[in-house]
Amino acid sequence: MPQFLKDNKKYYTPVEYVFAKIGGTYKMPLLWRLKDKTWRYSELKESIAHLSDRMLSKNLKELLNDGFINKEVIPEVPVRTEYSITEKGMNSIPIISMLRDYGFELMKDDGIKH
Amino acid sequence: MPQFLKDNKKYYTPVEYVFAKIGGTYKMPLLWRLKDKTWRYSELKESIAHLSDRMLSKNLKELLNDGFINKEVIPEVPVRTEYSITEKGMNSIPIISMLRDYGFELMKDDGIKH
DNA sequence: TTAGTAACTAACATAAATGTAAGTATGCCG
DNA sequence: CGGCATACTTACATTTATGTTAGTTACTAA
Repeated sequence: MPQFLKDNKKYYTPVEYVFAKIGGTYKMPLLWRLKDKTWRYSELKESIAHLSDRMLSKNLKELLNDGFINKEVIPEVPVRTEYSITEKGMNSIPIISMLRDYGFELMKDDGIKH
Repeated sequence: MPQFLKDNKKYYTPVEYVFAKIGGTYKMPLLWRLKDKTWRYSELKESIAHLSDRMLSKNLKELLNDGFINKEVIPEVPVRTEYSITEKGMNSIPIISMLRDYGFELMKDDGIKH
């Protein structure tokens, strides 16, 4: 097992590292939306059910710090903020896409319609 | 967004469904080990760092109930239990493999050696 | 000067996942 | 009968993730 340190946190597998970066309830849904176009903060918020300001801004900040997305503040009145995906962020899209396809497969096995 | 129910739990995306089945700290490491050969309970326990009996038997039970693995109890003295992967379990291996590769890629970007 | 809007931030509360420690079942062997 | 070994299970504690509510900032328009 790999086992390595980053920012004082111990990781045991590369998969664990992936989830440290794009895991949790909202990061993949956010990246998935951003793959095609730029979104404003308020649009993302309306778009994802049950997503609070706290989680949205926390997740956007982390994705930004980790280089998966860009942020542009447009000084209009009131202010507008636009989020877009980076090249690094785009590299996560095939992974999310595969997880989606596999999810649909598991759902089908379990008799879940969508 | 899909949004569906299974066993009284609400899901919003197929990806979420994947993690309900093979997410958490230990399920992918377990499936990854079982892909090549049969393992006994005690071997799995020794093999994964910091894995407690509680988490090991809980995760094995869930993987078993969800059809990802098989269990065979061999009535020797003392008892021996062998876990193996099912065909359904094998279908998760390409996903885990892709996540591993992507993890190595992210680690490389961040200057982590393994 | 007050009010309104977008995009946050902080404090506190709850829920979910995992950890720890001890105990149980089965069966044989001495 | 007592003890040992494997494979668990149970009760409880702690940690981590997420939810809720109420601010805050910056700017302009009324």
